[in-house]
Amino acid sequence: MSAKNDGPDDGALPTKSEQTRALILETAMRLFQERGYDKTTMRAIAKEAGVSVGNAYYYFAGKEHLIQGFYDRIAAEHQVAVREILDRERDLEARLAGVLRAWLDIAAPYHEFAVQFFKNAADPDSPLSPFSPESEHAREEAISVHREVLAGATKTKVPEELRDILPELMWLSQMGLVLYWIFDRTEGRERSYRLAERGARLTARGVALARFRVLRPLVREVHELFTEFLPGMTNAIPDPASRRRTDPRTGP
Amino acid sequence: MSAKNDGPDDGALPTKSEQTRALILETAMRLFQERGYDKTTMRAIAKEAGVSVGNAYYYFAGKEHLIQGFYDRIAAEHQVAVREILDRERDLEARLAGVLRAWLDIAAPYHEFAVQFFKNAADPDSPLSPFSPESEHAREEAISVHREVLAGATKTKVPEELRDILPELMWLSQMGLVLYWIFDRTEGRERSYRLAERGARLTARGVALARFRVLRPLVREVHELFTEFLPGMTNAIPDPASRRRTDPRTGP
DNA sequence: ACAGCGTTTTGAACGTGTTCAAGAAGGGTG
DNA sequence: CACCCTTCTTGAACACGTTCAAAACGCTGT
Repeated sequence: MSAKNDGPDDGALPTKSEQTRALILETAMRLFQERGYDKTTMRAIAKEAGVSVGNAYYYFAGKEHLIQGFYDRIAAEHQVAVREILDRERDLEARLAGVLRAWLDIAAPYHEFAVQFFKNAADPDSPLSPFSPESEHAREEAISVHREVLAGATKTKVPEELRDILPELMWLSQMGLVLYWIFDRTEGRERSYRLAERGARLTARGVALARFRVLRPLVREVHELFTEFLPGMTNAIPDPASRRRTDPRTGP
Repeated sequence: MSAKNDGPDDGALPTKSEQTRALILETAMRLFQERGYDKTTMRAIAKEAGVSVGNAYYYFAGKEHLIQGFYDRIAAEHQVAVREILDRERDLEARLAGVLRAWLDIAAPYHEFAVQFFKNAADPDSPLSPFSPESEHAREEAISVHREVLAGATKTKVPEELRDILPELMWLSQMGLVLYWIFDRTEGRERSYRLAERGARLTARGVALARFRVLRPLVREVHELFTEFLPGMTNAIPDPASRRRTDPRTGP
């Protein structure tokens, strides 16, 4: 048998390789926070972590991949924070607002890197894009939070036609909020908090109104629009050019 | 008086400085199209244009600023193409669809650079962002196209409350289409064309329905949401750190 | 112990965007 | 013409992300 180390070591103690990987990642994230993304060089990361530059590239395909750590961290913390809200609150608007507010709270310390992150998100070929196949797991988890937001809103009757598509739509509008947040320069991102509130209200009222007869065509229109066009975004190309090496770079 | 050359020479013949600037820009755009953005080096651009590297940096703040040329070109061509449609067509849906389709037609040859462009757009500090103060003029022109789309749709009664905000909203959704287009990998971007069609239909129907009583609260909600939050996006920070030199880099 | 082999680590070297001190051009003024 | 001042131009030097051939390591079977 080979000594190779790829996936996480099924619950057991971390191997040397995993330790090195983690060390590099943590050092990078610390330096990013201390000095900012641009001012943190790969050489500095390597030096501070006590490894060589080449070693960092053995574990991570490039500098940008090191910020994936922040993404994962935020996602994990959000999952936890959201639990409490969803168990307590039953009103759709309040549930949604709570989920969005929690995200803003948690992401606050990382606002500075968000720009950097978004630059990669803008590239459809980048595995860091929220639409990329590589992000499917994280995306799926985020969407199912919204599924739960909806399902647990006991007072709200969700129209049949929207039930399947709505969570994905809500996730998409959450991405919109994130975009706004990135651009938000107000003190304490208060603008973003207000947008979250109002957005939640708008969504809740929209869903409530969707039962009216006059709106049928509009609802169907929206439904068709997104069932037809969303899948296109979340299936990035399998283009032959890029895809490179394989092993330790695809972290746990 | 000084020999300084900044603004465009009020209708008269171009000065030496302007010629050099234009030469560099045109050479860059040609090479970008021949070899792609990444494979085109600043050295190559300078060599091909017969100037020094430093000279290119005298006129343009960085490599990314050279793609602004594409943006301007697309905007100009779009203005022209749209004229014909808006003069002929009177139906809101058709007008909007026409405007969007025209954009997709014109932008097609530049699809490759769009990604690069969007990466800069994602940075709120970048003057290349469609939300930046530097882009205000272009943005304002794009929005007024939508104002005309709406104003010239004789059969459609636009609700009072939406009249002011709607063009800006339509522009924003156009940005959404652009985003989709960037991610679109289908043959001939057919997916994007379909989205333009459906989006136009949805918008037209939405506007038509907005007169119904039941929708009043929702309409007001949307209205308030965007009057409150749009200005925030289009007024980027005047932060003290970045803003650098002044003269020839801010082209005509 | 040793050889074989996959995994991990190294650091020099490369390519590219960007900067900068120095100088050339151009033209107005004595 | 000689001077000065602004505008424009130069190319070497720098910094940083990234690559790669070679070496070190660690495990397994003989």
